[in-house]
Amino acid sequence: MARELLEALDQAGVRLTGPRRELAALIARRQGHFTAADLLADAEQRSLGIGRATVFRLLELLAEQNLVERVDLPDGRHAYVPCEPSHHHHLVCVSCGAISEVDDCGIDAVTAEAARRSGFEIQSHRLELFGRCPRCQNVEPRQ
Amino acid sequence: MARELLEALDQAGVRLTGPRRELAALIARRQGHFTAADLLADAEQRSLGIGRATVFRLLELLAEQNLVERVDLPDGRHAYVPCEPSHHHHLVCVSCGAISEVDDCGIDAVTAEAARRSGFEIQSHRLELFGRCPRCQNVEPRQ
DNA sequence: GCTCCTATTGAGACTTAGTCTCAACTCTGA
DNA sequence: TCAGAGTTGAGACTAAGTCTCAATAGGAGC
Repeated sequence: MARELLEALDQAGVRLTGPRRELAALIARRQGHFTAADLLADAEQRSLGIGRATVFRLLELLAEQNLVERVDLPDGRHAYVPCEPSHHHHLVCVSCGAISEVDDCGIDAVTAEAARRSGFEIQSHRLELFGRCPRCQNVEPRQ
Repeated sequence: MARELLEALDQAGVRLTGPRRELAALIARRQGHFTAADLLADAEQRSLGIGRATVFRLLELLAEQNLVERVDLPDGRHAYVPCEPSHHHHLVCVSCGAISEVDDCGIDAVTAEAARRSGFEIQSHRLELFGRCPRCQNVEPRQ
C-alpha cells in the first residue's frame, strides 16, 4: 500500500524524498480515515522531524492524484481516506472509523432526476454515508 | 423569512433578543448560502456591535432546530443554508452561490443498496450536488 | 409598570487547521 | 561528482471556531 502510493507519486513526476516515503508508510499503517493532525501526531511520536507544512503538502499532492480523498465527517472535521482513483463514495463507521468504498449504486439516476426538477446543470456531487460497520454491529448489537 | 426564524426560535423556548432579531434579518436578506464570516461581516458593516461568539452561537442554535443546514463547499469551507426542517439535499450553484433544495429523489434506494453490499447499518447520509443554476447557464451558456 | 432571575451578551484570550515564506537541504539526471 | 531545481522544516501568519467571565437585558410574575 505504501509502495502503491510511492509508485503513483513517482509516475506523477515528483521526487521520492525521505519525508514522503515515511508519510506514505504512516498512511499505509492507518486503518480507515485519518486527519492531517493524526498524521502529524504519528510523525511526531516517531520523532521523524517532519514539518506541519510537509504533511499538508503531501496530502494535497495525494488528493490531486486521487490517491486519497477528503471526507467531511458529521462533526465538521476534515478527514482523508486512502482509496482507488476511480469515482466512488465512502461509508464511514461512526464507531471505529473504518471506511468502506461503494461505487455509484444508482446515484447517477438521483442526480439526473434532481437536475431535471431543478434545472441545474450538475457538475459534481458528494455522497457520504455514515453508520456502523459489520464488526461494530457484532460487538455492540444495539446502540 | 426573518419572522419565521424568530417564531421557530420562540417556539424552541429561547429568548428573542436584539442581536438574534438583527441576525435573523441579515440571514433573511441573504440569497443562497453564506458563511459565518459573511454574517459577521454584514453585522460589522452595519455597526451592529454583534460579537463573533454570538454569531456562531446563533448558527448552532438554528442548526439544532434544522432551520439552517451546514453545507461543505467543494473548496472545503463551511457554509450555511436557510431551509425547511424536513430532510432533503442541496444543489449549490458554483457560479453565483444560489441554493436549491431537492427532496430524496430515490436516494433511499441508493443507501439501501450500499448497506446491502457493505453490511453497514446506515444511520445518516449527506448528499451535496454542485453545478450551475438555470440563470447562470443563460448568462454564460458554456463555461 | 416594576422587579428579579436567568439566559444571553461582547470582549478578548485561546485553540486548531491550514497557508506562506525563505534559507537550507537533497534528489536525480547528466 | 556536480549543479540546479524541487523539496524541506521552522516559524510567522491567517482564518475559523471555542471558551470564559463579568455585564446586560428579556420576560415571567406580580
